Amino acid sequence: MGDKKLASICKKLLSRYGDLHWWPARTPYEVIVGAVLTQNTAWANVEKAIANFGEDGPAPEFVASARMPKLADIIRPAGFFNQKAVYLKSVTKWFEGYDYDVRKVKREPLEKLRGELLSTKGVGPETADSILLYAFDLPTFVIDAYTMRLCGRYPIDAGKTYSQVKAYFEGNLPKGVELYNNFHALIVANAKEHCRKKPLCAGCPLERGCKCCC
DNA sequence: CACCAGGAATGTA
DNA sequence: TACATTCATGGT
Repeated sequence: MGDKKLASICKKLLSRYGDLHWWPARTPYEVIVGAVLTQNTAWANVEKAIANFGEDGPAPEFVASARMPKLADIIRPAGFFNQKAVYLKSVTKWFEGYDYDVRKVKREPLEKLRGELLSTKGVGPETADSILLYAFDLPTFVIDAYTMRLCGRYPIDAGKTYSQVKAYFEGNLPKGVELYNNFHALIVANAKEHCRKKPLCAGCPLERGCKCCC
């Protein structure tokens, strides 16, 4: 753990936002659905799409048996609905291999599951890691656009590709589901508050080095 | 009206 | 390996 920058940033974010213990979903399967639907899509639109599944949220049995046009129509607000309908079918097929049983999934090694998810249509590295970490509580660090942006702004040269940045984070932080879960959540929370067109500096937890508002 | 949001697949060189 | 294009709704 040669570099303590990450721990420092995490600490600052933690003092501002607290322990988030994250992912806005009620069930593991809803995490899976949300992870797919949020691909390059604003979360507010994902919420609308998820609401369209009804009071109890999306169920794997429903997605597996729904007709494609019907499924696409339900998730329409999330955008890319034709693609994502296919993606939901495929990731649900993967889950079906475990009888939609979270406990059965968790019996397998993380790397094996990650490999399976990555070979699933519509599941790339970020979606795979989001599912593993937030649906199944497995210790893999999620890298997203916000994380890359944070590295660029601080700055931290964690690498250029997904796997490089992921390796940097995992190599410079103590391994653990709780930390991985919360840190990524904090990065997202901070990004939503400070980035883009919100000129704000007073409460920026990153203090100096944050080029989004400092 | 232009830009973009918690990506991934596909095609080209 | 390194980019470019496509997919699409809804908020700012």
